[in-house]
Amino acid sequence: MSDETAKGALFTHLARVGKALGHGKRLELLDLLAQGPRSVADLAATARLGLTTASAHLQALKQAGLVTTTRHGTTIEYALAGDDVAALWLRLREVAGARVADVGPAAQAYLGPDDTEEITREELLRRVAAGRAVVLDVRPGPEFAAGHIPGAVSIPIGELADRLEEIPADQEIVAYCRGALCVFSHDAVRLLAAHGRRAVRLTEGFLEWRLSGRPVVGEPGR
Amino acid sequence: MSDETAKGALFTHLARVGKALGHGKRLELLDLLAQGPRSVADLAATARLGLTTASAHLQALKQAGLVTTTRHGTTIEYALAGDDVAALWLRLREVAGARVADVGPAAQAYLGPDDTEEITREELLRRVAAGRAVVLDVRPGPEFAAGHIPGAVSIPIGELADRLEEIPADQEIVAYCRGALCVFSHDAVRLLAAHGRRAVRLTEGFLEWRLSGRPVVGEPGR
DNA sequence: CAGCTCCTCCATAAATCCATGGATTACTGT
DNA sequence: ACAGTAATCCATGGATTTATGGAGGAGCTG
Repeated sequence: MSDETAKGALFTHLARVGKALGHGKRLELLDLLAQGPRSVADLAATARLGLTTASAHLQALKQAGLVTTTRHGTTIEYALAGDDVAALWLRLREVAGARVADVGPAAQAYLGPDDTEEITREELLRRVAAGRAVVLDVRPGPEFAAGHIPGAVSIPIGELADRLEEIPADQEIVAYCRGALCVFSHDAVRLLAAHGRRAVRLTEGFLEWRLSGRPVVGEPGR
Repeated sequence: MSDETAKGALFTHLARVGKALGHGKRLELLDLLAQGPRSVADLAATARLGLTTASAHLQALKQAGLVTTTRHGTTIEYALAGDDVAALWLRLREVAGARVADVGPAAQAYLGPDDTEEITREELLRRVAAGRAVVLDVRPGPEFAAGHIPGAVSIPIGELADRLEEIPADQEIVAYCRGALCVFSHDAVRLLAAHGRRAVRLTEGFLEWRLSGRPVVGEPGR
């Protein structure tokens, strides 16, 4: 048939999304945006990118429809286009973790040795309901403000060493951060353990919590 | 290169999967492989690719862990690495359809006008149970053999015009093919309607049927 | 309007990807 | 061993992508 071009065009358009997912830095940006909207300069600094480079990558993501932009005065905020995009990113991570041999070792090299205990979301709820655990959010403040687990205490990982006394000493600590590939909760649990506190990690992190339909509080709008 | 941070290395490895999804022809190959294993020459011919080009694309998919190879004598069969890969491909299609503006029109241009009625999987089961519908698989024979909906009749789209009398005249026909982006069932319903038969399409196709956990018969192994 | 901030656009050079054709490897059958 | 089939490997030219500076546009503030 002569409609071979139509099929090619269709799949080429679909590949635009794949192409957008085809660069590590763009995945980092996507992972950050999954926590909430951010400005270009903020994203560039956090992902350690030049401003123009970050802008170009963000445009690529926007071109693929994965993110949207909103102007707030002079700054432009990028945000994930929807939870379907976050779900796609999670699924890609899952497949890569299961299928790409190098991902496991690379994750371990980044997150550190597998020496911290982790508990499920159900177990977290159970322990909190029993009054024997406090939930600790170690992400940066703005991300906590954009949305967090109900009842969680916010102490960004960088301030944790100086604010240990804010956490009740008779409680066990369940720390969490952005997601499965976020190093903060690993570092937090190690730091807490080094100070003699009983601490465990929540499996994965806030993104997976939210996408699994658990309750969330905060102001995702801005 | 040596100053690449551990985080950068991790995300670069993850991006290998994205990169593999970043070319229309590779997505076509993935979509074909979602129906069952195939040889390189077969895939090249079906996707209208040169043999070496097809081989290169398949190697890219293999490098990303999305497909596996098995040697059968002198031929090498490529197969999807697992259902998680199929689910990733479905999710990408979903996001692209919802977020990329050009996908809708391109799909319509390829699949034809939206003039054929479609029914859900539940409705198909209902009508078959009531004995008033026959399920028609219009994919190529080998794909039917690799797995199909229980009770379905196999008449490849190319042979349908010559084999109309094989379908009971007093039954309504529910046609299906590979998936949401497969043109066969659209063509089949139009052809059947032109011959005065009452025919509808199954929403999406066999891939989605299988991934949704519905029963399947066939020999997926080979 | 002038100055400032935030971001995009443009030009460029290096790197990577893509399609293609000829050579090579792996295996089968005689 | 030899011919034949299936697929990969390799080299090449052309297209695309990426990082990076400098210029430019949009919008706030005084």
